[in-house]
Amino acid sequence: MKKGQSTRQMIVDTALNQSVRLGLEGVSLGNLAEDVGLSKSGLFAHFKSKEALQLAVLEEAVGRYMRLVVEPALKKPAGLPRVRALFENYLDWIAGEHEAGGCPFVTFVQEFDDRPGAIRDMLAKSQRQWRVGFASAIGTAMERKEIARRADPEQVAFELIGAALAFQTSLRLLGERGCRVRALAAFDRITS
Amino acid sequence: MKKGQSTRQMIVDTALNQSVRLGLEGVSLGNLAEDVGLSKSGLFAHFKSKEALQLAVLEEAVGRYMRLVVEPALKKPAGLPRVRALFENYLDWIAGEHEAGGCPFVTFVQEFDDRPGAIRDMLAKSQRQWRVGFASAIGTAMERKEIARRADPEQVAFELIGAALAFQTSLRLLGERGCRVRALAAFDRITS
DNA sequence: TTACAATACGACCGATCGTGCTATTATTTC
DNA sequence: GAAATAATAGCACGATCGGTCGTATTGTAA
Repeated sequence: MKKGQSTRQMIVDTALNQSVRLGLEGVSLGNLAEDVGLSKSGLFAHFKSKEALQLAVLEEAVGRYMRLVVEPALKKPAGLPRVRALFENYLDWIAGEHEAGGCPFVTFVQEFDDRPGAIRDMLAKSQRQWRVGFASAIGTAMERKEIARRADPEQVAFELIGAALAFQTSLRLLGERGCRVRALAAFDRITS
Repeated sequence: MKKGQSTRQMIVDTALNQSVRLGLEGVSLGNLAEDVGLSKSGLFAHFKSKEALQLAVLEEAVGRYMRLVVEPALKKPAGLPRVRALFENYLDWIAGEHEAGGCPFVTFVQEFDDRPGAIRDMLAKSQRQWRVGFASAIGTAMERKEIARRADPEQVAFELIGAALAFQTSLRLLGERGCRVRALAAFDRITS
């Protein structure tokens, strides 16, 4: 009862690490099996289909995101400090200080935003949840007058997410060293 | 001398349209050949390798971008109107009012930002050129005091590109109707 | 220790991948 | 028009794809 769960976890972990680089479709069962140290059929037995594996990978990514980005920020005081922690943790997540390879969601969204199906649905759902939660934290900061700006929280969330996305491209494609400073400057301007 | 060029162009056009949805790697020669109405080997003869085809596709994307986004904006007066035109044309390009499927560069960047090679190099080069040109237009608007804000043009370009990227996700994955208004609101705030 | 279920393996399927080689057409040039 | 050249089709290749099946091995509970 125990062995199966742990190897399954190892498979999903490895698959997520590969997915960040190759995309969800780019991960092949054969290559993944070799990486994990299993036979292809032995690996496949844990999932009834490749899509099921992809969904498990996506779920694992959400879990990691919660652990590394959201939960640490929830330990900060509500209001602007928490918003700032969410943003900075997100930058760290993108920069891959915890794991290597950038933000899996950005990769997956580009891959599946025009492919209807279970993965796109789960992706959209998790993105919506994240945006709602993020906007909620921003709303709290606004109620406390820690964000002087007059705008709805969703607009602020929209702009902050944009700054993070620009950060990702600048960092991972262009390799610009100053892009973290740019992202933080954008944060200050957006939340003031 | 003429026939080859025109069929080659048709191949690249079709390949670009497919690439926006499936990614550059996702386009298969067999499927593409069927779509164009050629045999697989007949199509392949135009390019010595798949990578050469991908590079041609990327070049075509740059050409379309110049035609649909940059050149129309250059007809506007220099300064803020031109910056605004660049931004709005970029939103249109993402929304796919001209062609269907979103911004190919965003897709390609996610696909190749961690895969060293000719494609990544060309992608980075074109992105740098675009950012430099965009920042230059912004700089002109600043010199004319049409952008009151005190910041370097690259910072403003960084934030505007971020707004456009957030627009892309909101539109194509989440299907939010109000995201164009959000992007334009971000533009006004960033350029003031 | 035995018995049963969970787990993993190897071989294999049809399909498709990118890529050559060889004819056979179209097209261009003289 | 013929000769030369470019363009396309047919076919096959080794590799790999996701997926299936029967069997062996292993872990677990009695």
